[in-house]
Amino acid sequence: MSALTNAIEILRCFSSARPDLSFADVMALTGKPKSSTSRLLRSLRDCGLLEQDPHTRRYRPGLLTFELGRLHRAHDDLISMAERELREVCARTGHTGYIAVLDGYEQVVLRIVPGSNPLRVVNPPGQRTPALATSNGRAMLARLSDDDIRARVPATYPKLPRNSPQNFKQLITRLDEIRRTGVSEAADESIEGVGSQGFALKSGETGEMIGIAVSYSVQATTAAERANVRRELAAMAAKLRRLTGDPLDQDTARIQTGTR
Amino acid sequence: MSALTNAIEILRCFSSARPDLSFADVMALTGKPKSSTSRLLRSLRDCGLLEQDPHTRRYRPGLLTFELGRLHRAHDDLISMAERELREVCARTGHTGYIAVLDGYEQVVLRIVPGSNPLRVVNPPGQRTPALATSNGRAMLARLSDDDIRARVPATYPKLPRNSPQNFKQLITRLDEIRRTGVSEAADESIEGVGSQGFALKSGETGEMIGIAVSYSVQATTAAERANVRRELAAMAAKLRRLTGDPLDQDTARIQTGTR
DNA sequence: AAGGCAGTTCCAAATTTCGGAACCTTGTCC
DNA sequence: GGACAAGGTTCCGAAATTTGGAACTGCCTT
Repeated sequence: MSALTNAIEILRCFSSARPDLSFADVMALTGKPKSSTSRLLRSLRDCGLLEQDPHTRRYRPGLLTFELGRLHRAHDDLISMAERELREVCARTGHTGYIAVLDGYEQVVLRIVPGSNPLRVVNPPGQRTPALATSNGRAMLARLSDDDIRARVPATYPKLPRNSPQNFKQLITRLDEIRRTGVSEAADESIEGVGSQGFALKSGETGEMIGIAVSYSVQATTAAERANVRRELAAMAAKLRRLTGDPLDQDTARIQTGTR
Repeated sequence: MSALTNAIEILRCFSSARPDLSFADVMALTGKPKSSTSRLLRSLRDCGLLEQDPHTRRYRPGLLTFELGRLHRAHDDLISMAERELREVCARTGHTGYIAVLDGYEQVVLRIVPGSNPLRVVNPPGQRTPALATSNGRAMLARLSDDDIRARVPATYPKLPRNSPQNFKQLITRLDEIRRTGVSEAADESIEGVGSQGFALKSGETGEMIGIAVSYSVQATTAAERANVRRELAAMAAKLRRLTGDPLDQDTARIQTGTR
């Protein structure tokens, strides 16, 4: 195991649920002996990847991660183009918009567009959630082959909220529905009372894929309003697919005929 | 040289001026042989610290840095308190506010508060600049001992804009002035036509230090307006020093008597 | 005074990394 | 179609680093 692997193992212990860790936390989470933890933590601190609160002595991501994080896809065409369109939809509908990328079977929020409707933002940028339990996450998964999906989902299927697919078969059924209808919807999954609709966008040039969703309160919206969101999203998807040269049709054909 | 050191050396090559790098760029910037660069770049990509544009093959900071960078903001206390106060001052004066931290002889922008006056924001969060050439950067340096400052400034004094201190002696003279008057001012340094005033804030509890500045167009402000900014900043500094238990007086005494 | 936390330091053994050279794959130019 | 460059990958023995157990330090709380 290389020094870098060990370092990453420590860095991956941090999350929004655990934004800072004590020496003992890191030891417990990595299962490494004290001396190794000590050395590694010191290296990470010295190089700026971690910093240490001088008062509580706890460790947290450092200045270097802040700097690099600001650089991440700072001028990514696909994302900024999608963000621009999403802003307009959110301004018209008043709902909250999200842009996320897929990482394994999880997604990470990249951008958020707060709506005018009062709905607490619970998923700030950087937030990591199972893609299986969100509308845009499933929309992204739906564009992968079943084999690829199987490779991403952990051997023991994760415990998800009530309304999310509870096993691999249910997931595939749900993804097939998205592939057929082109619509991905979620309600009362990750967060009680919150629903969303989303789609996946893939650049024809770079092949990178992002998931775009609009999120709203289930109680505070009518079926007509949700249908309006569906129309808005369909129009936005069509426009963005044209602009980015999304190879959707070829993809769908390949998946349906089982090629590749 | 450890694997981690090498990895960091690569990560530090990225900046807002160079948000993505090609294989050859990295080789040139680190001076490492091809095989080492290849191995390292691959490790960094595999672990998520870097990602590679599938089209251009260039490398850029990865998803992991984005996630960790968002977490870094968790260490709020001192910064959020300062940001709240700065927002009020900027709202009243219409100028742009900055909060930065010191790292070696450079500073990194953490927060920016855009003012109502039209002044293009050229220093977004994450921006790294020599602290020697900014008002809040010098204010932070002024709170260190001369020995500490000497250790931070590179052996060959960096080339700075015309109005910044041009050598170590000029720098110390300027810092002594800040120590005496408690006021740090800059004009026409990093950016032509832009001036700023700033101060340094140090938490009595944790000892962490940040630099706070208000920035304006030199041409578009009168001497009276700049005096007003000075008053606003002095009031803000006094309030924040009280709130955070800034040990300014003791520090100054220690430096002046040469203790520690 | 004892005990826990958070480290640090030591050391020989085990594992990684290092860099030069040869090889491979794509895309571009002539 | 062939040459060339960019951007890598793979190989290998020598050299450097990492590893983990154990003993030792401070500091703080009980």
